[in-house]
Amino acid sequence: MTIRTRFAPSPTGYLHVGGARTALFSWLYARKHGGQFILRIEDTDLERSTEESVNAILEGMTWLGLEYDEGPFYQTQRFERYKEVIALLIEQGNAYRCYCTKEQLEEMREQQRANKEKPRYDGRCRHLKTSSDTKQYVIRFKNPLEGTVIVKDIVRGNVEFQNSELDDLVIARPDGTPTYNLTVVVDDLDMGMTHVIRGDDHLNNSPRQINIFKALAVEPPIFAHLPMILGDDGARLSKRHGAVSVMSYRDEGFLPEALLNYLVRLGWSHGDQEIFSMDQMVQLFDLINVNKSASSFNTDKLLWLNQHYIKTSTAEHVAHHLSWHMDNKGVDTTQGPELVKVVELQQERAKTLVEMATNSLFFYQQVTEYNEKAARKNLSINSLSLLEDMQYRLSALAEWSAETIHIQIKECSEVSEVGMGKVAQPIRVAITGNTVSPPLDLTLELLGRERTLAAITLAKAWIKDNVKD
RNA sequence: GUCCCCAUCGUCUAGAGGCCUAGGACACUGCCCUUUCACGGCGGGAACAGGGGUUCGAACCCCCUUGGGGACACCA
Repeated sequence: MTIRTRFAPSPTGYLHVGGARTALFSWLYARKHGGQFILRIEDTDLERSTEESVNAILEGMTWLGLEYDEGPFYQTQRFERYKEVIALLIEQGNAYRCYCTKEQLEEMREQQRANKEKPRYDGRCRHLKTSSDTKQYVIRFKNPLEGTVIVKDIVRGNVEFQNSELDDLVIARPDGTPTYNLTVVVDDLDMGMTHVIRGDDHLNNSPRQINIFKALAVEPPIFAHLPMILGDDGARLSKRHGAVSVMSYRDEGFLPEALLNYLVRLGWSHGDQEIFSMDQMVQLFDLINVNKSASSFNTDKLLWLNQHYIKTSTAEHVAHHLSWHMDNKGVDTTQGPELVKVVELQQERAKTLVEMATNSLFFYQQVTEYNEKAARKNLSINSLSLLEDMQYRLSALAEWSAETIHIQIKECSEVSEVGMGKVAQPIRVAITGNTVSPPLDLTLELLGRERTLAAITLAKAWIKDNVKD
């Protein structure tokens, strides 16, 4: 049997991390077994589905690199098929017209709640003898009244529901459009899904869907309900409560592989291993060892993973992603050192690409002002002579290289009888405007002599203008 | 309220009756390295929700309590 899984979001918002993990697990399971992964857009709610959401979801999937083998399929393009199935169910006696108004239903639920019962449809139209074409009606599925339904779930084990707890759900609206529980069943059936991998919040829908599968006389797929992802604060992270868009992680400087690695460890583990390449994930992942309990999203750990991938990926790979951020900041990286060279110097000192971009700006733009604290401490009268000495030394250098620059810093500090830091920091402030940069010798080598000397000249002028002795 | 699910350090987790005086990772923290920021190295504190069983023996099995989550739409 070829494994077939799907990711079936409804386009009512962006792709958030919960959805992304569901997609990842489905994708992994299919890839691991050499099966197919399908993308299906569940857009039957015409009111709330939007094209922007569809695009946002597709963009997110692409950024994450979760490529699908079939689709995207749109449920709005399959209405004829759903109508066919609805007609069949009616014909079989497994579905019926319900003429209840929304007001009537609300009143009924109110009553049930008052009686401390679970609000559900009481089946009052189930045995209606007469039918009317002039009155508005919906179609309801005739759920079995007795017995139990067992959801076979790889993560949860067998979960048992009493049919008496379920009610007759609406499968078609007054305008004839189908609703979720019907379309899912029809699509999972038609599209040959072997495994339905989805969020925990759907566990209660499964027995209803299984009953529809049974009514259609087909074997339901195997289920795997994934635990929820909670927010940093332990509160819920869902479509309505602060779910964070996958694309916002790109904007904040995360690498897709870091997010994916983080997500795969949320609810799943392989011994003590924390780092997984995509190949390893595909090889090692299995639904059997997915956890049952919900987990909280922890940005600190994501940051750590991001830093890890920034550190260990090739400079070319990082530069590719970094250039997007540099462009985003309006920096022209063709005017200055090669971006790959910059990445090589910054790789070990950035948790995010945004941080790296910010700290690399000085390679492409002369700083226009100095950080106040940094200047007060390092651009003093005392440093003026050191800057002058270094400027002379650097301009006299026969060969411009990290090694020769390093020797000059060292000699300058020895001659002046001060620590290396006293010599290096003023120059660092001069070129970066702040106290942070890669090793100064390497930084100056990459920055070039001309720009280094120009920056020192500006710093000297600044001291003369701003510092009183 | 009713039904369903869950329960190991602050967080992600290992653990499938004796290997556990509970392991790893993130975060926090002490020291070392160091021209800044980082990286790195070596340490530290930190958990089996509570109560009953079962068993020679329970973090692991059963029950109850408590706590958390989900569902209860003509949304998906």
